[in-house]
Amino acid sequence: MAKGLPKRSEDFSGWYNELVNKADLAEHSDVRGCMVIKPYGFAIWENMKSVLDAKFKQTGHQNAYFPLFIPKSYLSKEAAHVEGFAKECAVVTHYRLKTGEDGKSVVVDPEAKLEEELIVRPTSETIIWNSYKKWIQSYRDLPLMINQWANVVRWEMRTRLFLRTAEFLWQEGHTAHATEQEAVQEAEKMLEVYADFTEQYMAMPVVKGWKTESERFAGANETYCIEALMQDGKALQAGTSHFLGQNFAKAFDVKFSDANGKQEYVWATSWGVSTRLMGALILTHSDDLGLVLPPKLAPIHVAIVPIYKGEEQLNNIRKVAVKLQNELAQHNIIVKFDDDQQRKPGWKFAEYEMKGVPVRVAIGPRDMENGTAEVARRDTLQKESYPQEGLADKIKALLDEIQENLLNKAKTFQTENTTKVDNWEDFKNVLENKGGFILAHWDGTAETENKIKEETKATIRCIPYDSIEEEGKCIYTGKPSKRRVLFAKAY
RNA sequence: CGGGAUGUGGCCCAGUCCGGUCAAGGCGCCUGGUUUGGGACCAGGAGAUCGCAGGUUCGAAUCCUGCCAUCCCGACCA
Repeated sequence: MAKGLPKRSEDFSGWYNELVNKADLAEHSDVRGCMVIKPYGFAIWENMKSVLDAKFKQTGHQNAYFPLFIPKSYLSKEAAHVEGFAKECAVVTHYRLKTGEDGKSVVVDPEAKLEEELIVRPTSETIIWNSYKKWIQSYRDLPLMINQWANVVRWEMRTRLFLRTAEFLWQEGHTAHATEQEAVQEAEKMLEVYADFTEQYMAMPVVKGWKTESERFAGANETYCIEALMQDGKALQAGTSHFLGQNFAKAFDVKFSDANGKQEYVWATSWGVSTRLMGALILTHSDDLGLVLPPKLAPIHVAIVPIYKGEEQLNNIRKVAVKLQNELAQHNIIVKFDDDQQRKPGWKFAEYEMKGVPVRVAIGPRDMENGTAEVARRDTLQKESYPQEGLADKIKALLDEIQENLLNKAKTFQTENTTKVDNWEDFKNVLENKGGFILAHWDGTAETENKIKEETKATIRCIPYDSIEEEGKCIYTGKPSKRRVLFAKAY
């Protein structure tokens, strides 16, 4: 049994916090709302990052880097944009410290006040578009497709490790196009990239859709999003892609000459996913014993635990383990052979379960006599003995099976926890007693959306791509509606 | 920012009401030995300005004031 990990059924958020801590993923820093991502957690993020980075490059994007600081005046050039972010900006006002009057402390030097305050980027549209103005003159400069891996700061009032931190790591793509159609296609394409990543790598199914007007990104004409359902029945926005129209082009005066020499404003997109995906990964698969990782993102795929009496037995087991390790290495399967002498096998079993290592192999004297090994899978906790001969192939297949099983399990969960609802009573009932996604009709007004939010805390997560046209009545006002939208309580 | 709770070696925490050899215990860590098929055992050892800053007092982990942080519930959250 796990030591000290609260049960999900009793204290879900306590479980989450302890898991992040005990699986060695991250911890709180001394700075409010900011986290230290520890090596094991960062290794998972690096795996996510490298897969995404490759996908961005395959779809024609290049990486670049823009400054952390944004002049205050830039932020206010796009009205809706500044409105959306103003309340959560960190501001740099001075550039120097000096020794305080007591001779020990340091104080801000009042002489060193900046002429114009700098904003620590909450997102980089403004500073990037300021550069794009210089980079784009002709239709030959388009499309301009750039991605940046960076940290951003949003001064949130209440934070949770990975799910909402004041500083977080992310990537932000920023593209410029000659035509509206091309920009819309780009925004849609990148959402597909995200959805493909979450399903194929994170084993996390998502609902793709459009945000309602009131949930849109500040400065966007359209926000596309992927929404995932967590184990506790709450929704998590896992990624967004925005069609920005000509809003930033106009704000930063970015025009190009088309083939006929006519001046036009360029069309824009931006899109991003963040370390919040780490939270999504944890909340989707993990259990009361600890983290459960999909093999495609796990830093360690296989942990080998030797069980032995004395050096001689250990050395014999080591030979088998190293051979297996080498065979698996040829398939890029990362193996940890844990021959730590201080820890007993039971401790190691629990440890690798806590850390979500997909496959554990135990080899002891009994196995050495029989030429077998005990293989345990993290997802189902099943244990089975296999011959050492051909074990590498067995494990390789098992890892694929685990990846697939995790996705299927999550899909089943999502399906079972997506409820169609046709009236207000049922809506409140399902929300209260079952949770999850709710598909219901809505009259399309921000007013109704807001009232539902106030009364139930549920928000419209998105208007799903795949919701079919049908005649219906808004569950709140009874007014006619053409399609169902996706409601849920959200993180 | 409002309501509630908490803050004591790396971690979990006793002690705070009623000020005076109280800084206790468990986990972890270090050394040595015995162990190893589901979180081992014995012996020895190191480690604490009791969240921070003031104040009251002969004396403060304990009382008072302010601040900071964390957790839960709200507000907020492309």
